[in-house]
Amino acid sequence: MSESDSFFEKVYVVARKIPYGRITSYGAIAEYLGAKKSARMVGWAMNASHRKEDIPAHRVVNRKGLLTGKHHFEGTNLMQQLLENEGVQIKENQIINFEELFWNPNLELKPLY
DNA sequence: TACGTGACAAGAG
DNA sequence: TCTCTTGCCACGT
Repeated sequence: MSESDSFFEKVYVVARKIPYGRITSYGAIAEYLGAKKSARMVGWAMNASHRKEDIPAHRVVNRKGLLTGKHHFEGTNLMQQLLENEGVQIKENQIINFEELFWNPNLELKPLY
């Protein structure tokens, strides 16, 4: 299968595998893809992917658990509401139990190669 | 064709 | 402990 030819596509694949009620970080995805230093690209990928309905971009936050990408969603609290709807507690744009809900693709997913 | 931008992360000072 | 700088790479203008 060649669903993940480009770095972008790989980001999409990983993002789609984020379990319900769980969250991960840009860096974690980047690291899983073997490009830990390219976390910015993950954010850029999200920017392009959030247009796709099958990409749960709201489950991806920065390493501090901050909803830095909320402004890219419609309205001001759509991203927060989506997460709260999944049982994620948020306060001031930050996920409270971030460490508990953190989903690490490096551990949960099998190696890409 | 070339340069600037971007939802980040980590190291160094 | 906090702030600044650098690295990375694809897309848009």
